[in-house]
Amino acid sequence: MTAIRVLLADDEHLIRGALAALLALEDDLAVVAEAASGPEALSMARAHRPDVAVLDLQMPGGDGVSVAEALRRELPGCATMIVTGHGRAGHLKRALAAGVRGFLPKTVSAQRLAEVIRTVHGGHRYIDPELAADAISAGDSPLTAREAELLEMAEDGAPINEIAARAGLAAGTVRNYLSSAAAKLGAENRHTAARMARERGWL
Amino acid sequence: MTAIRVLLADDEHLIRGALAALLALEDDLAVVAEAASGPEALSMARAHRPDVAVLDLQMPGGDGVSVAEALRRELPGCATMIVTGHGRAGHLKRALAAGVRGFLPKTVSAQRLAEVIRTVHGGHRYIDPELAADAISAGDSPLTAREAELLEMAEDGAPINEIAARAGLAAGTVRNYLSSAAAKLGAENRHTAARMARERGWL
DNA sequence: GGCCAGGACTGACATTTGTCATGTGAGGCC
DNA sequence: GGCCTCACATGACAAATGTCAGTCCTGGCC
Repeated sequence: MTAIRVLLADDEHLIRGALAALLALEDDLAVVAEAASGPEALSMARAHRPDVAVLDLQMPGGDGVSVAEALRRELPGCATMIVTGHGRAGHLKRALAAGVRGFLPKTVSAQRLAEVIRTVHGGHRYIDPELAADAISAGDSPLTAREAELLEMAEDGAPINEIAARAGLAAGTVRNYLSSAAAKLGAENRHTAARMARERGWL
Repeated sequence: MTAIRVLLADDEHLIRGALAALLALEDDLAVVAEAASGPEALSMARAHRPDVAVLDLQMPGGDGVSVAEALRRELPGCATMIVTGHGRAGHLKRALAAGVRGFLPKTVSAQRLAEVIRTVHGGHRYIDPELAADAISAGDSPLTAREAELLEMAEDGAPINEIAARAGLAAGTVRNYLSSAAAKLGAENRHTAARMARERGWL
């Protein structure tokens, strides 16, 4: 049997190199390409046509999920999985919609990572149980499209007038959307609301 | 010559295990203990008395710098170094004050990590040049003690009245400190000011 | 001592933000 | 068609926030 060809994408060289070393110990896995950014991951994938792409969620130049989306279109034969740091359960739903078949926190062991690579390569899916529980308990976003859009603009602390101008709306309207969003999230004001929505992956 | 005894503390098993594997390849380095949290790092250090402690900045139960502080008191013979994910140059000054001798981003290679472990074990210091540049360009905090204190309370979006109550000050006073802090940082309001100050390690 | 710089602190005033009542139009349902 | 629900949109009003002018105290300096 020929080894599973793996692409590793993570901007932290230290982790990526170490991971490659660990996976090399498994004789049915072969790391054929490494990348430190979203675009690089894509071009490496085109060049080396891996069986499985292991993507970090946070990378310069586009996050893991958008890379997964692009890969799904360009290389349908390549299975994708996301490995992520703390928390980020909010991205799970988006990731699954993008065709990602594995979703793991970085707190798992290398052993488990190798197992999951085999699992997704076999056509199955594996979602870390704790992340899955988080995502389910967070539930679906109660925000309407407009609310989410304006909340996103409010995220960096811009005053209402600027948001209104950028969105082409009356200031009062913007206030109301943000107020309504805050109410839905149980937040005191738009700033905390924006943080909460971001945490839960609703932005 | 006997190998340098290393303690690894990082809550991401995947990374920690992989790092241990890579460092094991260097025959003058021996990973004698691993930990997944701040308190665990401390107790492992007490038990195994390593020569160098490699600490992640963000861990459950106290960050790397506070662990370094404790280690400096309890095991003065143990050199400490911080390895961190993205950005966080703001913690550099605090880390140096805590006696940390090495400060690196996770984007470096394993090669370099090993070199730096030897460097700090030899009694020297090594700060990643890019992080150093960031920290220097951010400069010293222009905030007074009160301003920083109130800004910290404002960070999670609490209304002014609550902050005033917690601090035992008049609401107007709190408003002015926050306003003054925001002016110093060039921020539009206290929320953005709090974020900026946090990013630069001034809180 | 007299002077100055600057941090801690306060209340009055103007602006910004959040809340409320209300209107419009699109889509599902009987 | 008539009725409902709900997202989108607005302006008036009240509450929270930011700005300003000014007092008090401390410490350095001549």
